[in-house]
Amino acid sequence: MNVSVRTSSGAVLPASVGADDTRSRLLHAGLEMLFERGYHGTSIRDIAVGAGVQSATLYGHFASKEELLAELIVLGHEEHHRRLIDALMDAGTDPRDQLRALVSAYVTGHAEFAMLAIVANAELSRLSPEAAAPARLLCDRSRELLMTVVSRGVRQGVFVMDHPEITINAIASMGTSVALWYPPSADHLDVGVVCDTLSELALRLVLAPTP
Amino acid sequence: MNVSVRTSSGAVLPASVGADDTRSRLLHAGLEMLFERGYHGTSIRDIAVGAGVQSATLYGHFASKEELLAELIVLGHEEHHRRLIDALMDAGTDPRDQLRALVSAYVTGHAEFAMLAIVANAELSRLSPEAAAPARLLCDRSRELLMTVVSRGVRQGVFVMDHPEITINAIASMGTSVALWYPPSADHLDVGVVCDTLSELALRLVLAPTP
DNA sequence: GAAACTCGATCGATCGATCGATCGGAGCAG
DNA sequence: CTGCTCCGATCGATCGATCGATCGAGTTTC
Repeated sequence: MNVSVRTSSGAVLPASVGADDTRSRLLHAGLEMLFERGYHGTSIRDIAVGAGVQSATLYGHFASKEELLAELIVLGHEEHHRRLIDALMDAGTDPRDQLRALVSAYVTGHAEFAMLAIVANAELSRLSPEAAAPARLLCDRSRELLMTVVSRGVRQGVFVMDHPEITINAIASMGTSVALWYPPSADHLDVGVVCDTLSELALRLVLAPTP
Repeated sequence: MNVSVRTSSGAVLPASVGADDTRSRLLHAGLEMLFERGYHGTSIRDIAVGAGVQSATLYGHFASKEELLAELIVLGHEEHHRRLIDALMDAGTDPRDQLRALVSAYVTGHAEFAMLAIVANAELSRLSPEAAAPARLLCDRSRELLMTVVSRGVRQGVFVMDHPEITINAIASMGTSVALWYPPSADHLDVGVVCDTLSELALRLVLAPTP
């Protein structure tokens, strides 16, 4: 499991970002600014100051302000998708265990990278269609994973749903919302407890009633 | 000389906004622009053009760009809170019926005013603390309504939960997410069906297992 | 005619982006 | 080792465009 890179600011990025070079500091500063003030509310000068460089230096690492945001968003969706895959690899063959694994991956990912998750979802619409395409693809892939697990459970008769699409949306929203409410109350709630609780709640939504 | 320029608007506001005067058109145009480009990405000139007036005219109806956004956000949270109250009034005394009523109010409100709901939630953090205070108050009140219904159900032994806060967050996120996914697929899914489905899903999260 | 409303023009500030100049370390020649 | 070149990274300065906001004059309404 990857170790996350933490800066003094609370802006946490996946380890794939790498060392504490200028590019990494620009991404961290950019994430923090984009989280606090949004895309159009953040100037490249703000980001540069946060990274301890001049604004012109940014263009030595990114073609444009939009490309920096696109890079952050793809990072977020990549990390999320990777965690879902990893979770399924260790989950065995029981649809119940697979759903628990997916929800736990949602929770841990959105708790650990709350800032990144919020920015990746909220600011995706600020990108041009071309710049947003890679992230949208990853987003669809992640959703398909959830859909696949649920459909398989239904086919095996373990899960029963009137409207699978609605139920999947409900489960996904439960998972993503962790990024919004967990961080402020992280001091009195363990991540593992949230994982177990939300996993059981998700199971209640899909499980066939026991006779 | 006023020409009624109806934008291709999916920008829907509560009836309390009133007639088709300049102020109303500014709010509608503002909502649409804020939804598409965000607060800092929307200029007062964009809003004015959308409303068919000059940018200076905006300041005859709002003290600042921020006040226009604050007005929209409060409108959204007021409408949401009012609908929750109304729903409870007609729900009787059974906690199950009350929870169904609340979830249905979430669904209908976030389906009918999807744009407003998204803007009201996403752009709230762009407001200064003073400007955001009224909306935050309404937000807390709405959450308290949900918490009150659930707590009452627990006290009566109808509901059982390990972690009420997590469960309430899950229910609320299920409801608010309707604004994100329902509109694009509105053509093949009735609002009433979504209400019934999500209400039953919410009940599964809190209902004590029947022996 | 008073009041409310809207307009065109314009303010200083800040935006994203670009430019040539400068810095510092790696590599090579002797 | 010294002296030199080279090159990517970074800097300070600056571009045209656009930002939120303001003003006085013109228009509409009653």
